[in-house]
Amino acid sequence: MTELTPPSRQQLVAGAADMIRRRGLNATSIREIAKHAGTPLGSTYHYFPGGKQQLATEAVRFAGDTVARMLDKKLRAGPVDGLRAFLALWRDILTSTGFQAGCPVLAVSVEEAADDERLAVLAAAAEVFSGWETQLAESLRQHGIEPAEAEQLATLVVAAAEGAVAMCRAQRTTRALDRVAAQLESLLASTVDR
Amino acid sequence: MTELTPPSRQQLVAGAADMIRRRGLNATSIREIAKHAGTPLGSTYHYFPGGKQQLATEAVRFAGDTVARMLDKKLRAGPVDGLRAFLALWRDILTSTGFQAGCPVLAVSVEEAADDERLAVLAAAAEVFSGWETQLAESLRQHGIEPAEAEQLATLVVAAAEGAVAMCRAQRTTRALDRVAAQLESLLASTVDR
DNA sequence: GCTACACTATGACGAGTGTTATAACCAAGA
DNA sequence: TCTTGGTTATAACACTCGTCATAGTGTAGC
Repeated sequence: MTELTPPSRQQLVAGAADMIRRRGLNATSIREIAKHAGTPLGSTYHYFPGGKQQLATEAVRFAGDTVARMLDKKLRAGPVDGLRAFLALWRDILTSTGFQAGCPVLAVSVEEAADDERLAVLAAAAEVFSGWETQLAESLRQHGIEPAEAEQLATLVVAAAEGAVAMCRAQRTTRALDRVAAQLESLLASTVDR
Repeated sequence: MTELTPPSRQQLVAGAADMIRRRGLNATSIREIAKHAGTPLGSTYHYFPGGKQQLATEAVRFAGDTVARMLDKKLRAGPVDGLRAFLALWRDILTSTGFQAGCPVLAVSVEEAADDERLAVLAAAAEVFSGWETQLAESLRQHGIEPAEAEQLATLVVAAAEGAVAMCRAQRTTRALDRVAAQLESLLASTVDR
């Protein structure tokens, strides 16, 4: 049972993630996602019977998994290398898009929720954040940091990175991210047992 | 020249800030802002001829100034007290609204921009972030921290707080904010010359 | 051949959006 | 008293939104 996914479906999810990280969830319409992916509007509801909520949820998970895979690879060289790659990833997204794109997970976390079922998107965002935190914390633990301290540091890294990305978009500079990088790197380097 | 502001105007700005921090900018309609403030829709365009963009810009500045005033007061007792008050403020907003409200400045920083003039809102958000950073950095400098280090620490505090607020909203826990608070407090305490 | 089914095409639905125009109100000043 | 100008009331504009229904297409298996 090879459950092969049609390319149109993947393009819809990837395109949705890209548009959400640029304009936010509410400003991203299904029509534009479909047009951007080259698929007809009707196909959207064929692949995603759950409508916009399902598409957004999968987009958040897709973006989260992409980052998680990169993190997993880079963390094998140690937590400081993982941190550097994590921050460099966001820096590249900012600069290569002229500060027009940020993090889709952050975007959906800040917009409307609680109304009814759009809470599924929020839940996916929560899982993505927790996943990144867990990856970083485990790497820190493997390098001699106590579990409680490792969890705190991991959360600090994710929070500071996400906040800095938003600040950079508003300020149209990578200054915030660069300052955060300097502080986090020295903080981790001074704690990790090499 | 007392330039007295009618109460309806203030209520519109404050209401807009409250709705933006809950649902984001795009999900906040002018009609709902007016209804929420008890003023007719027509008045909105009388007080804010620049339309939604002007109202949103003033809402961002209003929220920014409110926080800045509190920060200024608390920082007089030292940077660590300022940090504690800053984080406690966000924590209270999260818990008292059941994780439905966050930071309006962060919200507008993450949503659509660049299209044309909505860039004014982004500019206001950038100024608010820079203002908070400057306040914290100056307090740190006054307590014996080198200017470059103080700037980095101040940016780290703002970025980590903003990111943590978003994470808490998604995860429906104050865990992220509490972990960030523990780390930032010990980091500042270990650097500040008391 | 022909049936079955994944997919596309098209169009409509009700609702909500930002914005503008225009007429009515109603306080204070001459 | 009349007039002015800040404020409200009401309605309409052109548009986009998410969603659904329905008819049409293709191609793979029998």
